Amino acid sequence: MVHMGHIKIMEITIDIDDPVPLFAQLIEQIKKAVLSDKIGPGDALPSIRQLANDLELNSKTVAKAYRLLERDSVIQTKGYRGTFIHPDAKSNSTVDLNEWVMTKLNEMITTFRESGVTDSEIRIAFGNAMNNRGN
Amino acid sequence: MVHMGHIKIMEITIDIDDPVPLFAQLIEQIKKAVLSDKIGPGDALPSIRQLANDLELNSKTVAKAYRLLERDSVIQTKGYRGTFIHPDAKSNSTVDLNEWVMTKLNEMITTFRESGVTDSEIRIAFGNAMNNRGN
DNA sequence: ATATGAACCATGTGTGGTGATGGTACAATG
DNA sequence: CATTGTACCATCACCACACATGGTTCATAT
Repeated sequence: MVHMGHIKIMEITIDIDDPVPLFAQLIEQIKKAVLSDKIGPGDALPSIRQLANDLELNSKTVAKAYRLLERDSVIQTKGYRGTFIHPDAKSNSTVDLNEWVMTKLNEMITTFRESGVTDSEIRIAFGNAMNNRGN
Repeated sequence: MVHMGHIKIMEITIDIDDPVPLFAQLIEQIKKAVLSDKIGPGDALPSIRQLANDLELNSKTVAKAYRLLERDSVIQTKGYRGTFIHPDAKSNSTVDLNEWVMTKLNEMITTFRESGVTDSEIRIAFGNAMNNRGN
């Protein structure tokens, strides 16, 4: 059986001119669909190649979105069987990992600035820190 | 009196090919001179323009080094009267503000990574945080 | 065979930051 | 008038990264 036609049609619109990265637009809209109950736990998502083809995107771009959605437990990939909406998709769609990161970084940056550390110095130090997986 | 010749001669060598930024080389060497007692509290430093001329550097580059040294209380600028070594220069030369920044950032970055946050996401969030002075 | 996600190879474009340079101008002071 | 530090204006090359693209290959399983 090739699709059988009962894969949820994704009402997804990708705007090339939108400053928001394509993979991010994808994530946004899938989470939105989950939050508004247009898709729910167990529902199958189009395959990466399929969706890439439909939206005229590169498969790597879609794969990136799927990878992040899976990390956040919004979707679940079951190897060759395809990708499905995660049981806890709804609650996990509200949790914004990036927001937490932003908050923590803002606090730290504020502290640095108040201590007289230059923005330039903060950036340099950050760059170094990111390149020192060893400590 | 034009200099009177008793301004400490700075034994400073700037290496253009050194990957270390010129202004940073300057800071290093001045702190080093302080730590090895080659110059001490009260001693006058060459004026920004003077040093820039001697080392064949742009005055902005020297100004940047002086600005950072003053922030760290290694030197003290007295407006039109010139720049002098700070009373607590020696102890302040060992305190490395950047090291503290690096340590804090490393801790936070490690936490983020352990939480599954992508390096790319961390960088993006950091960039946003730096551009949100207001919150 | 066909299709899945995934892991590699690679390229190009655009953006944004640093470092360094140059010039001009200022108030304060000698 | 000369000199101090400082604050603006500006330009340039360099580098690192994000984003997106393309192609190939892989084990897995229908």
